[in-house]
Amino acid sequence: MRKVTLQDLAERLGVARSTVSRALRDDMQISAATRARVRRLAHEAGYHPNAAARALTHRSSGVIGLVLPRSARFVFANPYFSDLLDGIASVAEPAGFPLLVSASRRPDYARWLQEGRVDGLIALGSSLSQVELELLEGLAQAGAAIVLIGPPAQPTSLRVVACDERPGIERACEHLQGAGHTRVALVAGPAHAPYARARERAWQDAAKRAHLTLEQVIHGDDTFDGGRNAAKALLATSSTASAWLFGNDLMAFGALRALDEAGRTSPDDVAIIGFDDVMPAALLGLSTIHQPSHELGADAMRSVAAELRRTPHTDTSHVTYFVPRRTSAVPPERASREAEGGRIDTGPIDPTVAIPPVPPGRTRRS
Amino acid sequence: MRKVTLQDLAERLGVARSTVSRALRDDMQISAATRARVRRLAHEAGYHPNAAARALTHRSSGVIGLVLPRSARFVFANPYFSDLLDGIASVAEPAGFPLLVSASRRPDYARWLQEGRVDGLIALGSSLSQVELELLEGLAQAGAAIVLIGPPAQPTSLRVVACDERPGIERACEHLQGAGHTRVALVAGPAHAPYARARERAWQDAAKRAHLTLEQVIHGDDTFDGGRNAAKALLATSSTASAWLFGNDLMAFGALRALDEAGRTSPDDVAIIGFDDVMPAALLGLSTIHQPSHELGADAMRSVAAELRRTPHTDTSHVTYFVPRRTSAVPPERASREAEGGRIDTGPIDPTVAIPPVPPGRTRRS
DNA sequence: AATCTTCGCGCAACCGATTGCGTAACGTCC
DNA sequence: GGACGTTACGCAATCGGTTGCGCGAAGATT
Repeated sequence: MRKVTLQDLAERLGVARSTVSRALRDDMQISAATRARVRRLAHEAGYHPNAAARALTHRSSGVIGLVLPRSARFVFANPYFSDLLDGIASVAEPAGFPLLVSASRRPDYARWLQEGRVDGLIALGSSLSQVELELLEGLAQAGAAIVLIGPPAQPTSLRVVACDERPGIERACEHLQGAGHTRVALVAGPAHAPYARARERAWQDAAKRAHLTLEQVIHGDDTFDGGRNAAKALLATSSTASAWLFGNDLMAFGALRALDEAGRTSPDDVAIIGFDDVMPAALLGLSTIHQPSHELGADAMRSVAAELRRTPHTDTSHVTYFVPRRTSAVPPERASREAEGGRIDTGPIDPTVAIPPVPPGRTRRS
Repeated sequence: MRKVTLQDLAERLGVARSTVSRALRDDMQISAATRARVRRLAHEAGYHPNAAARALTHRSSGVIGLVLPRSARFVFANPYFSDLLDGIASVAEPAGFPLLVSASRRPDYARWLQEGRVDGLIALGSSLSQVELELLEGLAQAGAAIVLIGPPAQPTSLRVVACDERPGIERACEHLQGAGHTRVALVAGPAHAPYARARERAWQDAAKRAHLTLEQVIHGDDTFDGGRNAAKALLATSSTASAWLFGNDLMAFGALRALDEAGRTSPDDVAIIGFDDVMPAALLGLSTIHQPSHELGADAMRSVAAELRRTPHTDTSHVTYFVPRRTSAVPPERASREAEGGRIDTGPIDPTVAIPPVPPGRTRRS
């Protein structure tokens, strides 16, 4: 594809390259007349400055890298990421920053920075291994603009855009208390994942503050089946908890399935509260905790942009909020059902199906 | 960030820039000894070739642009896109093609090509307006490697990676017929959208081939509420159709809601089949048609890569397949319920597991 | 021993845009 | 009319890599 260059324009106008360059970039050292001539020709010839050449002289590409963990398939299964990405794009686009995305396990982003392909990076803190984190810290010290979304496993010198999970979790627990619940169970995320531990602690603290007795804690693996198995276990042990709290929505979905399979429903038999507010949550009526993912993404991008143009940037704080839906509503039928003598099928579930041999997830070395 | 350049290496070794360059790129005009020396220094000095400089001389960036319609939020709500992106990335990454993504309504991608920021483009055919399509065709003729996923509204000279929707739709209709259905209704997408028309026709043809009487066709707007309203209309007109077919899953979800609100359920009262197999479909047990999105994405990326390196590339054909789930299962209770006059809680079988989908293999026209 | 090949490497010209500096043309003021 | 300032533009170096060409030296050929 033969592209129009400054040289071409210069020759056709009988002026120097530099003149054309300056005319196009509003340099006031150029007379209004020539500027107009240059602009007209540039426009009709379809001139577009070559990005590589610009990057070469400016020593920067104007591109921001986006580091997603694992495969895109995994990432986008969770709308949290979609909103995040949307928030990032909503700031990046008007600001003129193209986004280079890496959905690989290999740290391509390091090469991208070293090759000058990108000027900055947005990464998800919770998905970084320690070596990756240190790699990024090194690159940041070398001058790259790097921002993390969500805290990494270790404390870091990198800028982090995060969100306080506690408010949403506290509202949820208060809500349960108000609805008359007293005993709850928690299905937390993987015990070895720092972000999951933090969330688990938040649930525990909030439950205590709302005078809810946390009867049992199960560690799931953040998957649908993990939640399903956890729910089966809860049913099998005939837990007395009237509400189940989850580390994420996906596990809550699994629990809903398990309930359905056992002939139970939420909120009639047990209240359920998830975390993330992924898209199906609304469809299934799952009560959950919502993160302002869009804002988080936008803020991260603003932060990177500010760092690149050496503009001051003040962090804004973000909080979660509780989204009450059907699964935490006080079941209106409960009273009447108990009065009538209700359904009979409260008997034990077939143990071969109901009791998983081993708790799901890598519960190695409890 | 002061970066190591060829010049730096050359000076420290007392050789010319060109020598270093050739040594690093396996030019056999360089003795094994110097090559080794150069390589060692390059490695320990942490040399990384500057992407912009390379792009400048090569007149190509080695980057592929990914054009997503509307906002990322919208796009990734549909796992179809996630899988697509995953498929693209799965080919792009090993091939060394970074991806520049555009999730904007504005055709930034045109500038990207003109500025030499990207060498090729992958776009979603169905989301392109006519002017955008023509713009892309012009750019392709100017030498850009452009591939569309899914057919655009108008016939085009661009390369298109598409998928035959009919097989999946035909299997679905056969499935309904086998389950004893004879009268069906169709809630199609917008009448003005070409892709929706094509899908509508496919449903009609398949229904006829399966000897299903297509009793009614409603045009929805591809939204949840659109499907809900369509279902209300069907209920209100006391349609005799025992199965409802939908242009997409979202509308089918709306219909499920409408049924629920009317005190009906699927498949007990009516069978429901969607299209797309978006993520909540599995959770809600919605029978639907699945596209091999991962393969489509991978194929599109392969095609772009082949075009860039002027390698021959043969298109492979892709087909949809039917995913039977609960909403199209013959209600097991129906007979017994009618016989005993009451509900027997046999617990719903998970049809996703119980009825394996048609193997998604290359069922290329036997 | 003289000539012809290779081989190994340096020189310099690119790629396309930016920018410091120099300078011709013009007008101004004494 | 000469010194001076301003305006408008050209020259050339630069960013970092790539590549055609040339040249000296070593080895092969006769």
